[in-house]
Amino acid sequence: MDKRKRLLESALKLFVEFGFHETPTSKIAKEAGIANGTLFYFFATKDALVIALYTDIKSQMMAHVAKEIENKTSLKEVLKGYYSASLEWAMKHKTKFRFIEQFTNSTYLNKIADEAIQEHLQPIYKLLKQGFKNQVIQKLDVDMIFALVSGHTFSINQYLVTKDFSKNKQAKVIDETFELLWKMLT
Amino acid sequence: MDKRKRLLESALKLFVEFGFHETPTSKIAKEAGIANGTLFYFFATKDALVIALYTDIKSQMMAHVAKEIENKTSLKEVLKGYYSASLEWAMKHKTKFRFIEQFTNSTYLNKIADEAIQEHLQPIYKLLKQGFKNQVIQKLDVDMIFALVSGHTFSINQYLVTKDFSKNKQAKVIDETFELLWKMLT
DNA sequence: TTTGTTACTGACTAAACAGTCAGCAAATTT
DNA sequence: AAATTTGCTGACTGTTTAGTCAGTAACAAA
Repeated sequence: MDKRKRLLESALKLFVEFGFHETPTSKIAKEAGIANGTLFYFFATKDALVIALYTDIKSQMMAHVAKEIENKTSLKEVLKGYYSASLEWAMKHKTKFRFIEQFTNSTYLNKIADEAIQEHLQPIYKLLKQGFKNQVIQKLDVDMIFALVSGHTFSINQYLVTKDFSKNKQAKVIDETFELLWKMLT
Repeated sequence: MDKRKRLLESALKLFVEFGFHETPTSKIAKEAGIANGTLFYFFATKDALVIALYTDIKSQMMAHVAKEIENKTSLKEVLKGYYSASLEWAMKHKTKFRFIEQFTNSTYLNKIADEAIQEHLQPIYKLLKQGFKNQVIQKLDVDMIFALVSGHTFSINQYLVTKDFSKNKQAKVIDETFELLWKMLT
């Protein structure tokens, strides 16, 4: 019913399958069963559509992660909360996550303010800094630690996507790899 | 002099700056100081040019890495050889490495046979399997370990690129992070 | 000398595409 | 009931771009 939503859904599907530039706006509208010009009624340009889709999905993901960690207290628990909530969300919304990856590795990134991208990372930075103080995390450059954490998360996601495990096995891998990460950092 | 080479160089420069689709073949030819049609004399299509550039750069990188490890013997030494040689090469050829990243995250990847992509990974797989046998590396799924190693490498590269350290500091970070990786795996 | 080949040119074309716009029907306001 | 606004349409256009092709100049082979 909601045409704006339908356009976003079709765009997501086609972008992930064919890429931004290989997906004409006409195809997006057609897939959504909506007139050509309507797309430009809702989104001024194609870029605006792409960016709207990105911020939309990103906030969905962030909402999920935030919810998962709200009741956690210890550093390890919170960090694990971040880690497993991100991976679980990514597994549950593969297409959306693939889109985020695509977007992050494209030139569109420059069109969004840096602050907007980095905004949701702030809590993790704080967490890590707190970890230094309490001497539980190795005292290395925060940016380096951060790079390691996101690299780890990213690669395990790739691994899980290719393997297509059962829910149980998935959870087991997430636990196992978090312990590896924790071992490395502490 | 060599026009084919000049086209590849111009393409590399422009692709990394603007992306594949935002770089018309006409601009590539112009940048190289070569006639429009000549590009299609050397490369049948734009895609063929992109793929040629990829395989070209990839083999340069692989040659460097192979050379660095040829005299190493112990498992740890060889793995470290791979790790640091890759990072050193990436730092020395930032544009080329950025191109590889861009390419890997694009739809072009599907156009290259999987075997060609995975071909150079074989030695690392062998290495890791050997590590299990000798009980020095944790007995986890090889694909998982492999994902962790490449994720680690990739993220430290990102870190080094953003920081722009001196050669010395760079080498230090590479050493340090390899030890972290090794600690995690063993 | 003639014939063929190779490397290269740049004007041209056909197709694709983002974005426009005049207009319409339904809902809302006056 | 009239006027205005909103949501939406789809035919159309100007531009951009990958790829073509007829031709040329230099050199070599027959």
